[in-house]
Amino acid sequence: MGKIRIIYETDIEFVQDNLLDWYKDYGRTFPWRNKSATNYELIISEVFLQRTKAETVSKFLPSFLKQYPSWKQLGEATEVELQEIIKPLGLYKQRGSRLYKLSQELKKRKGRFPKERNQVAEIPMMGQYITNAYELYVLKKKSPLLDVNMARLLERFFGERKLADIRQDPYLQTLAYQVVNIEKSKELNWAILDYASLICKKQKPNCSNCLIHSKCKFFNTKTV
DNA sequence: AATCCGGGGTA
DNA sequence: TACCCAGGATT
Repeated sequence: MGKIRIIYETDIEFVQDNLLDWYKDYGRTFPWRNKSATNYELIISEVFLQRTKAETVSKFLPSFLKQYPSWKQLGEATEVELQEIIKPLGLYKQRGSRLYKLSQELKKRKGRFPKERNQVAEIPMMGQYITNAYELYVLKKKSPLLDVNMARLLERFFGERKLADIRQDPYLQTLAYQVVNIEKSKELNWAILDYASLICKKQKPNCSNCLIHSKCKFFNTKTV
């Protein structure tokens, strides 16, 4: 018998309200959060953000976009060129090859993405996370940016996942969709990522100054 | 389900 | 020096 975990709607609203409020004052600003960001810029940013600090990507992105402003220019780049230019970000051989495959696919598609999630997910480099981001940003749907940050915050507050892989864990997936299922879904997604990165950190989380520790499972079961 | 990829920042 | 970073593909 697996333990049944009950998630209270009031607890979800507690998290939503407090983090959205916090975000107004302390949310981070990034190029890809700009209103003017194109779909191209959004997708490229997500590719760079994989296993890479947001601040690092933020600094790197402008020069890349200057060199490759759109899918059209990116489609002219060779695989090795892409590997070389993204070297400072790391994961450059694999990620460069995958970015190249993505660029060639969008060259074929004349820079246009399909509207259906299932078809988007067939495009190389469009895994679960980036497809969620595409839904959130482009299709304006209430999809979670369920990365290691959001997973850590949700797990500490509500309880740990059952499976090792975030992407395979039904509890975490369901919970994430529940939490961001509000009108200001995009802002809340960003709020959660920022809060997890700045307060609910991996190492030495700042629990004493946390706005939601009163109902946090991790905080309230810590042995002092 | 496990493993690989990686340079750069941080403690 | 060890650890971590807005995952995806392959085995």
